[in-house]
Amino acid sequence: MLILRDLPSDAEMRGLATRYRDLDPEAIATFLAFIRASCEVFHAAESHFTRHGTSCGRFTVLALLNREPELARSPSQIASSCGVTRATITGLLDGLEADGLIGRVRGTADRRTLQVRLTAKGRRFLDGMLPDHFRRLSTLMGSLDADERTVLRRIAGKIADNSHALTDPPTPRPR
Amino acid sequence: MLILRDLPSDAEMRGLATRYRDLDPEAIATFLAFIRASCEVFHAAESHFTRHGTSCGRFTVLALLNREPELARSPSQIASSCGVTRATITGLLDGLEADGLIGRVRGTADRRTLQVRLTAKGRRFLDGMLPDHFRRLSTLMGSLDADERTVLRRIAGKIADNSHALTDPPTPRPR
DNA sequence: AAAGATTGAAATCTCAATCTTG
DNA sequence: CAAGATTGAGATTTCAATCTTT
Repeated sequence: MLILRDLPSDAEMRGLATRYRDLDPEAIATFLAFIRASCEVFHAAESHFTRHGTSCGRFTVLALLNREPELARSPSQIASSCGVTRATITGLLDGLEADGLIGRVRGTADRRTLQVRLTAKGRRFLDGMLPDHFRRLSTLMGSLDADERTVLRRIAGKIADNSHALTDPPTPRPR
Repeated sequence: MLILRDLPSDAEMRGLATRYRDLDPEAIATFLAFIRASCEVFHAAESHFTRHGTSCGRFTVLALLNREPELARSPSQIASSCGVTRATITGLLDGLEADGLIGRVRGTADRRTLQVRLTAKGRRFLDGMLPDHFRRLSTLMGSLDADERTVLRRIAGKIADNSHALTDPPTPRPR
C-alpha cells in the first residue's frame, strides 16, 4: 500500500490553498495526519505478520475464527466480517488449509455452504503469536493516556461513520 | 485491502482476555477502532478515485508533483516521498506517461536520473478533480470540532511515531 | 563498485463468469 | 432462478536481478 511519508509543508499547504478555493487547510492537515498514521501502522503490521510467517489477511481470518473457536463460520460469513469478497476468502482459506491451520467441511443442513474451523494446529499457531501481538498493541497504544484513548475511540467512530462523504454523489460547489 | 467490519463484541473481548493474559482490552479496543476507521476511509477513497478514473497510487504521485508544479522530481525522490519502492514508481509513471499526465526527461547534470513533471494535461486533470476532492475531505472532517481535530493530529503523530512497537525486536513477557 | 531506473516473477485482492445446490 | 463457493483474468505492489551512468 502507498504510504504518504512526506506531508506537505505549511508553505506548500498555503500555496495550494491559494490555488484551490475549496481547500480547508485545517481539515486537510488533520486528514493527512490521520492517513499517515494509518499507513505507518499498516506497514509496520505487515512486517510484524511477515516475521510470524503469516500475512495480514491470513491473520485476520484466523483471529476471527479464534473469537469463539467452537463456532464454525461459512466462507460467506467470513468474507462479510472481514470486508472482502468471497473470492478473496477462497484464496486465503486455500492457503490456510494447505498449511493445516483451518479445516473446511461441507454443511449438513445446506450442502452449498462450508463450515470453517480452526484446527488444533491453527490454535497452537495463534497461541504462539497472540501474546506477542497483544503486548505490541499495548505498547503502541501505551503512548496515549486514558483520555486520549477515549477521545480516539469516539473520533475513529465518527470518521468511520462519515467515510461515505468520499463516495456520496457529488455535491455542488458552495458559493 | 482487508477491512475489519466486525469488531469483537464486549463479550468476545472478555472471553479473549481470560484466554490471553497479556491482552489489555482497553488498548485492543482502541487500536481496533482506529484500524477500522482507517480501513473504511481507504475503501471509500478507492471508490472515490475510481470514479475520477484514477487510483490511489496514481493520485498520490500526481498530488505530490502538484505541490510545486514547476519543480521536477526524480523517480527515486517520488518513491521516497510516497513510501513505495522505485519499482512501483516505474510502473505508476509508465501508466501516467501513457495517459499524457506526466512527462519524463533525462537529467542533464546526472544522466542516470530522470526529471518527472506534470504535463498541462496532468494539471488540468488535477484541477478538475481536486475541488471535489477537497470538499469531500472537508465534509469528512466536518464531524470533528476544532478541539477534536487538534487532539486527532496530536494522537495521530504519537501513533505514527510509535508504530515501530510492532516491528521492534520482541520484548520478553512481563511477569 | 555505487546509485538510478527498469524488468520479470510472485503475492494479494477484485471483478466477472461458472459450477453446485436449494 | 437464488445463493454459496470457486476459477481465471486483471490491477497493484514488492523483491531480486539487470542495465546504464557515475
